[in-house]
Amino acid sequence: MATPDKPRMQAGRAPERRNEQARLAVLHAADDLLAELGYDGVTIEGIAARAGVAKQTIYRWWPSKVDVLMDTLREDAERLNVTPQKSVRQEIRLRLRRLVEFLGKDPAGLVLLALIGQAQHDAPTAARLTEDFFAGQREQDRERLRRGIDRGELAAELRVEEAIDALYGPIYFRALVTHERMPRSYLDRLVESVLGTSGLG
Amino acid sequence: MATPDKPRMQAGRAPERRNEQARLAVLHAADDLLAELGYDGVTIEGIAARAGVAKQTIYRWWPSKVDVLMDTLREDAERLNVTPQKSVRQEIRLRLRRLVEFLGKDPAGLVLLALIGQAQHDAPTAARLTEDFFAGQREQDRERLRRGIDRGELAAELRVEEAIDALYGPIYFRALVTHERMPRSYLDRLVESVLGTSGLG
Amino acid sequence: MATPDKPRMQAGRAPERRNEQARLAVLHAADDLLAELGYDGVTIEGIAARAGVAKQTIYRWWPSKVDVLMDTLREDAERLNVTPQKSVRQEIRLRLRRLVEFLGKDPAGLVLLALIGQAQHDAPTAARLTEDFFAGQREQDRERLRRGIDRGELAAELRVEEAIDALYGPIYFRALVTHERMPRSYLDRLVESVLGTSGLG
Amino acid sequence: MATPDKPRMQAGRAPERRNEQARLAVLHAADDLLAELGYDGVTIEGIAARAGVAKQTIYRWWPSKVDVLMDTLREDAERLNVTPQKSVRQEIRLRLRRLVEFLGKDPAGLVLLALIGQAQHDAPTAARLTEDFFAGQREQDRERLRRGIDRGELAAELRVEEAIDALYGPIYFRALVTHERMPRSYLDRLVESVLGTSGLG
DNA sequence: TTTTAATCGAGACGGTACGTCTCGTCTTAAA
DNA sequence: TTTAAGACGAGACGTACCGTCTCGATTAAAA
Repeated sequence: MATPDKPRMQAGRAPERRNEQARLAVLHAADDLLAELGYDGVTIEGIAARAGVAKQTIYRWWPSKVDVLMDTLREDAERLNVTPQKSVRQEIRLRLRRLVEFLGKDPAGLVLLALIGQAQHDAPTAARLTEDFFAGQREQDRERLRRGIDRGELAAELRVEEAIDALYGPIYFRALVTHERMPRSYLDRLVESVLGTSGLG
Repeated sequence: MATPDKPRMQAGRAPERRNEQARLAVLHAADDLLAELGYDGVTIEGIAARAGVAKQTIYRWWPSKVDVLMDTLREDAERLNVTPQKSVRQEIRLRLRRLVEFLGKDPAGLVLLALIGQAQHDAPTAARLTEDFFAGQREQDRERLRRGIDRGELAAELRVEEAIDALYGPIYFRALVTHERMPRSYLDRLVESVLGTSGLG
Repeated sequence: MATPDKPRMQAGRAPERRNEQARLAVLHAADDLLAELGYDGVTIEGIAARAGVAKQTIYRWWPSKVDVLMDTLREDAERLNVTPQKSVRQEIRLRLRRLVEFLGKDPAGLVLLALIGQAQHDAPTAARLTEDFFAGQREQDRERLRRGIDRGELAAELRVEEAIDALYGPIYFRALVTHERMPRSYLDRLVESVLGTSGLG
Repeated sequence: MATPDKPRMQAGRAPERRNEQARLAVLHAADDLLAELGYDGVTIEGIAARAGVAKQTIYRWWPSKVDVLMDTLREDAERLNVTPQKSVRQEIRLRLRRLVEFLGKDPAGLVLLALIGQAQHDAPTAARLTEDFFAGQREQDRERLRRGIDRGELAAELRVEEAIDALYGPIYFRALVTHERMPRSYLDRLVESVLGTSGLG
């Protein structure tokens, strides 16, 4: 017997009569303001004005401007994902290159840096950022490294957590602290020194 | 050779009739507020109220709250300095331990993290922080590593800049991003893996 | 002779498929809110919530909260009407007593005072209130006084309009300005002084 | 020898470093907005914008817009005062003429009507208005009538309170309820009928 | 010792943005 | 078509701080 296919009505959920157009306008306005005016230039009033939206509409769906930015990050972070490559080492190299580009060029990278910045001021933001972004990222990397060990591409003694810190640490250090670019050759040496040299590449 | 007994009369400088008591009260108030209320809870009005000082007194000597915090950092950062040890490797190990403690326990470490956070929002702060804090720190480390190479304690092929990034990267990554403590054994392995193993320890 | 039982089908009016239950719920909710929270506490949102009715339902039938209150007044103002008495003077005395009670005790009197208040802020409300309430009231009084003159109960020289002002003026003055009660003896003296003493009483 | 007349320092009072220019700008802006846009068009934001003043400056000195209007009324109400005349009857006539003009033409009269209107919505406003305005006015009238009785210009049996109501009632009734002008001849008849005819005029 | 000038606590000022509230309109789904 | 529900653009509310300003009082150098 076919279930009544009525839209909504799944599991007591509210119908969510949300205006998608307004949602996108808010995310783009926030993004634009961050790029143009910097983090302190992103205000709820400013977003509302630029998006042609009422302040209340923003407060209805996002508790704070951090949450707006978190949403834009979520939408843009897919760019960091990597499809399977010939070798794990290559996958990791590609992934880190994507990250370096993201942090260095992409406007969305600005959002990530700004959120990491805000996380230093505000514990809930730190928690949200870990949950919504870093936890997922790290799990992917963990899985990838384990796969490499299982396949014999990486040394069995490799400490996975510390290897991840050793790979990401310098990248974020440069992005957050020294504000220097990381050239590709540097990045390649980094991967090599952490995962060991290999004939496979 | 008569010393100029006048209180600080060097090179056309104004007499600087500054109230040291007020200066310290401001720095402490800022520190306290940061610890109690977080970065956004540090306001000029709040500092003034807690320090029992007029707002104008703060604005007279510090252009912004970032500058107040930068001053507290300057006073506290001496703790990171390390006196010469038997080996360079040991000096570095000690130094990194100090940093990990500073970032993890010391209220002054909170100030550093907050300033790095603010630096993500605000380019001038980033520049100030590099100039006033990180440049000096890094120069010390650079010198230390070069000394190690000269003495033959470290490998001649060591890339100094990349080694510094490899040492500090994971520490700041944990402090800023994953918010995990770094145990001493982990730190020791880190130093070892970057500077190479050695009979000297 | 069966009366057409259809809900209000007078003179070419639209069928008015209006929910009488909702209508009454709105009027009562408005009344209650006025009594409990005062005029500014009467909001369309509040009425809708208390009446268990959608805002749109209110806006569909009443352009503004003033119109809602005007409707409650219309329903309650019948209490002010007076059936013919032995003498005009007695009729008027009764009428004024009713008004004093209405303004002093009756919740509906609150509505009238609130609307007079709003009329000071808002010319259309003033016009509506005159048309829908005061014009009719005054016409009744005008007619009554003229009847008294015709019957010889009142002096022929009595200026009708000024007599009405002289009777109502002090009552509304006390209700609106001094916020004092008007005792019955005072009221009786007032009638006497305006309409003259008379053996008829 | 006279005491050194230093300004300030009298009886522990604060210096009241209030900006008179801002104060006047606020009062005028409120007055203008009331005349142009009506009571609901008078907003703190609007006053601030038109007066070129910060909202906080208004909130610092006036708890609400009612208090702003009360201040403008206080300043303008002096126009209602009457210097001694040949007879009490004449004084009263003059006073009532002033009031009728005030209510009918003067922008400040608008303020009074608006405040009486608001007093219907809001008990504290009613109390404030009585205290700050009507109590003083009525006391003057009370005193004047008593003086008339003492001098033998008015009948000894005159009930002072009721006479005042009888004089002011119709004037406010017309201003607040019927919104009709009161011609001078009508006003003269009113005074005559309440205070009695007299050879003196 | 007197004068002069900078600093101090205090706090008013013109502003900006906050987060909340209510308005009156519009949209959706059910009855 | 009307209903209840509630999202939407709009805009005022009252608050918190911003950075600037003026005010007298205090303090320490220079005259």
